[in-house]
Amino acid sequence: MKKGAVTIKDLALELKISPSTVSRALANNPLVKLSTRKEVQKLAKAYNYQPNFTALSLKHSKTRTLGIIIPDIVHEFFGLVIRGIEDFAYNRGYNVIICSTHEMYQREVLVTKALLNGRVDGIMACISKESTNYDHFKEVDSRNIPLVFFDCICDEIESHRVIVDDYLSGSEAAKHLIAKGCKMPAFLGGPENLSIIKDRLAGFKKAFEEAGLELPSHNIIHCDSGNYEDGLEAAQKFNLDKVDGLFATADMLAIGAIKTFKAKNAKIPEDIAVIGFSNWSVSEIYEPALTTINQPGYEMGFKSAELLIQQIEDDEPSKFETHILPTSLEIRESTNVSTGN
Amino acid sequence: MKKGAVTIKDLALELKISPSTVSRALANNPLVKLSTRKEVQKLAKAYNYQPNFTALSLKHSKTRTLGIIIPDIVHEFFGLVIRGIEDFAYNRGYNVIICSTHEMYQREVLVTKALLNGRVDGIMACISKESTNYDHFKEVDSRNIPLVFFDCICDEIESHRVIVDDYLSGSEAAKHLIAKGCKMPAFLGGPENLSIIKDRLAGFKKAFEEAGLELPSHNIIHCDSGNYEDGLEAAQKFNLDKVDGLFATADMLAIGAIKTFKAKNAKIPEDIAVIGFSNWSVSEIYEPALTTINQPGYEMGFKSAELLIQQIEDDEPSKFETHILPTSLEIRESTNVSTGN
DNA sequence: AAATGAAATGAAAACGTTTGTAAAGATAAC
DNA sequence: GTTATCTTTACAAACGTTTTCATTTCATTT
Repeated sequence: MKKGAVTIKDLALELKISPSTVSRALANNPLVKLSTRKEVQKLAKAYNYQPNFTALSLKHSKTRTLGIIIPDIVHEFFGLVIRGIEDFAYNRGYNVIICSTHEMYQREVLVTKALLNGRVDGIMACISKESTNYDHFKEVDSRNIPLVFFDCICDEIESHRVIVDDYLSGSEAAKHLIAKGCKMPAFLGGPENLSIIKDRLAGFKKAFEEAGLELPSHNIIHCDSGNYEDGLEAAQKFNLDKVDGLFATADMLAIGAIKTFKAKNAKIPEDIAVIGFSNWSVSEIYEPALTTINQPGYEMGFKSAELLIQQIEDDEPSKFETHILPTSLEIRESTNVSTGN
Repeated sequence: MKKGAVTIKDLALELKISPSTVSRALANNPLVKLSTRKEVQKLAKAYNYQPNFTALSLKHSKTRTLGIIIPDIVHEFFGLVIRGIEDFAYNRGYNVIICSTHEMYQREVLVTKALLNGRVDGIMACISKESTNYDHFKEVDSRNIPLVFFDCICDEIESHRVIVDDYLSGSEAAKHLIAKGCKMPAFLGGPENLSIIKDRLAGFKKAFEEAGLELPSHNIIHCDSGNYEDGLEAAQKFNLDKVDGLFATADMLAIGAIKTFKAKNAKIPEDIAVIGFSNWSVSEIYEPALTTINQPGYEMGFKSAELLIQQIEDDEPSKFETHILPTSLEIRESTNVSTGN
């Protein structure tokens, strides 16, 4: 903040009128004489007067700022979420402050507490992989700061939630593999404790059961983070004679696995069909192009912002809503047994 | 901001002492009696008192917040920059507010002006592809708001700058291709008006000239944005009989081009060696793995934050510094004629 | 010419802090 | 028992706004 920035007082002094009149004139309040209004506005323009943001925030006890807590910023999905949030928020005159936790519980606690000092009007959060204790979010809640969870939610706290149907998505992945003739399914997932991973696995498993097929436990592998290296490594553990279809809960995980499979001379999709999750841009580019579940990041951010701002601006406490966004299967070469070009 | 958040006044009222004493007690000021201090601190803890951020900002005319203006948030390089900025800034007690311009001039003007109201202590910016008029940044400058440019800088404004040596990088790319036996170089670049693209081209061209080889103008192609689709399309325009080495100014551009080359039955790297720029994670994953110029995004953000905070906190106007970060060539399969595995 | 009412402006408090200065209380010295 | 000194606390102003309430100004009416 520049020391010498022109204030209402400066304008008042120069025009020899009171600050209150200047304030009103700038708001174009008809209480002040038209000629005075014009004069004030002219001078304000000449000096390029900008109302001081901090003073306004203090006066109104509103910062028109939203806090976003996300595990990682270098991440296509979260990038899309942020874009969605920004688009909605800016339209409603809100700014956004982003705090990344680097998937670390400690950092999550830190940034959450840092947002409790009145600098934001509300918070959107996706909990990190490490988090199992939610006291810091309960603190937010107990201070009546509006809070919306998206993607990885905290179910110990009543709040708006924006998620996808992970169970259904897992099930869809299974059905697609079954349709492609898969008899020996396998599952490669991120951290076992994460509810989104649990749900995807449950849906996947159930759909196979319903088709009279089994997902044997030796074909279920979890890994720590879900990146490319994890995929490369974890895929080593599968017995390729016992696998003809794989569902990985992240695109990079899927691609890592494919790389390993290829190195072992398995043909994709002929020997093993592979489905990823998220529909990152790399899915389209990789060879074979990856079949994947599209996860609507932009829409998720957009909707989260909408629910949060609604909660901020509504006076009566709104009934909490769990908004489920649809996923969609993007069929590409990695499962398209017939047409792989 | 929660209406009922506990304030210094509340504590003062409850303890029947004045707010000033409470304030000093919380600061552990020895002017106030030890027993009073203890008492105040105890109550503050009990009520989980948090000093109001906005009030502090107003009082001190400092927000301890930095503004970041970037073209895009769903972008690996910018993600890394932000991570670097955050890491440095948080350590120094600063928060960060991110504004993306979506590579649109109009939006850049908008967010820049929105940061002029005293909500940030300084601004870091990477100008968008569309920008050719810099009045909005001059406005920032004229208000004495500290301003640091990174990557895509504005040379009409005196300020700290953090960049890579694009000219040298282009030259390195050329030298590598020459070493690999390239005789018919080609260049595929982003927008022609961007200085970073101009410099990369100039360095690339010059190195070939110095080696007695020519970069013919029909082997220089520019495209609008530099994404995968651009690469796919633009690569169609090359006469493959006249090209045996390509330098693309973005990894996605390079990969798009490779895809097109492959579709035309050119072998990479045997027929055409390809170098990208940025070293995005996809470079490592794609097949063939892409040789590329590593662009230190994290370091760029880190250094920018350092220079900005220094400028904010230093009283005497510092001499402006142009910090040039080293790039490095990551050699992978796409140019590695002998060992492509 | 005085009274009235409407129009225009100003003074002051408030948002939650910090901080310079003044006042009160306690202790010591005379 | 008064004054001086030191410790402890309170008051008030300030940061830049908005807004309630009070006051001034001025034209109109009688």
